[in-house]
Amino acid sequence: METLRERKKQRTRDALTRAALELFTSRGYEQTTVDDIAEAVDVSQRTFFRYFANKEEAALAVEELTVGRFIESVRERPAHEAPMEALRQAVLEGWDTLNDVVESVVPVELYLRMYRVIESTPVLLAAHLRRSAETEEAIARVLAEREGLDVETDPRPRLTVAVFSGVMRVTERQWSVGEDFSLDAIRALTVAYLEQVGPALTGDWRTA
Amino acid sequence: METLRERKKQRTRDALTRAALELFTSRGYEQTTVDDIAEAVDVSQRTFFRYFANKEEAALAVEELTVGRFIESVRERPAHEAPMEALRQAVLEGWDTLNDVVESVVPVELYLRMYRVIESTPVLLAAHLRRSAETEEAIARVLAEREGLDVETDPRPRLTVAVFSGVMRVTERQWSVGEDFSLDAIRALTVAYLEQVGPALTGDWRTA
DNA sequence: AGGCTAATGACAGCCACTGACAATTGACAA
DNA sequence: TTGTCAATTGTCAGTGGCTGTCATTAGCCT
Repeated sequence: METLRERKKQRTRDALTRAALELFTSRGYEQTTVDDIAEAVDVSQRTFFRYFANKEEAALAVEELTVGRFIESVRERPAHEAPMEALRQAVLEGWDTLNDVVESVVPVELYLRMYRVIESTPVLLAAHLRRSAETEEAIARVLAEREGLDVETDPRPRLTVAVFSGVMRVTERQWSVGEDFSLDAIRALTVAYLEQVGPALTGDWRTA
Repeated sequence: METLRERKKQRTRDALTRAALELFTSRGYEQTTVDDIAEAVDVSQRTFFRYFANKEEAALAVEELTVGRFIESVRERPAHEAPMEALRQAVLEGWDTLNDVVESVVPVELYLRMYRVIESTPVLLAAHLRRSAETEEAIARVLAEREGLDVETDPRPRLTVAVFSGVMRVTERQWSVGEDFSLDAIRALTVAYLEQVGPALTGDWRTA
């Protein structure tokens, strides 16, 4: 972020992101055109597409930040933690530090509202899920490295991440449709649901 | 399928599906325009969009059939099977009966090739994942009903399905990038990966 | 046979996205 | 400081996905 040029670019990008989220959350994703966003920031439509490959990317830009942090977070977990435990700690840490990561670009509250829009807009949800799949792959590689395994031959890293991500998806969804839209709420859900996985898998739900 | 009208409609739809898969698998999804598909079947573009809400839907039309069968399959599993076991059996049954379900519309081989295209085309993968999410929800409800639970209050149905689907995703992916493109191959992978879930979760990968 | 309704085709138009080129503006050395 | 170079932006034209509308066609049913 040295030169004036770079700072200017960053400002434009942030402004576009903010304008996009503002419009998406107030008016809806489909009801917002790229021209609307560009106009709000007073740049040409073409410029928007120089910053974002497509409309979705603007919608998911903030999330991208948090995902990046999450991957780093897993990589930095102490080596003695078992894979699942490392993932769990990294996510919880993620919720705790969300504020710092996000607030530099948009108000956290706006980001949280955007989450709801993503969950309820089919094309955004689709894009979100695909990115999650990419994240899973990245995490699987990190786990494999931690444990000294080859991700191509040993399925356990990918399986573990897939299971973990499955649980997180359910958590996100539940949170997004719930009343309590706070970070505390999602933190609590995360802990609760991860604890339930074991019991849920062991089958006999009627006696438990 | 009584009247001529209905039969004609079905034939048009199947023809569109077949033409779409043919073009997608040979030329690529992005390189195929809706006009190309419509022209191949000799109908107007407008008619294409009367049969499919969008281009993706044509690409995923065959899969839709198999998913529908799968959900039914779970519903019909004997009540004494534990949730995970019921899911497992339903999937395996799905692979076994794939031929009958698919062949009425397109050659199975074409469908299997299409699978590869889906996995390697970002926007198709995204659409596929979103539909999978919908399927998960449907399955969760079936499980909840089987076990006499309320899907809104008890997280276990959704969690179980999420875990199961996570494993199936890894399976599909692995299969789609592998050499052996047969149904036997994916069947074997399914069994192997499901067996690995338990061990993968229990943590200590270094001594196992 | 003839009226009714569903299915189709033909436009026209919106919006997401891209390539190409010209104009502007910051970077940096002379 | 200024001149040159490179990066950023705007404009314009075009493609392709998708939708609404309305006239036309074609199966249905008495």
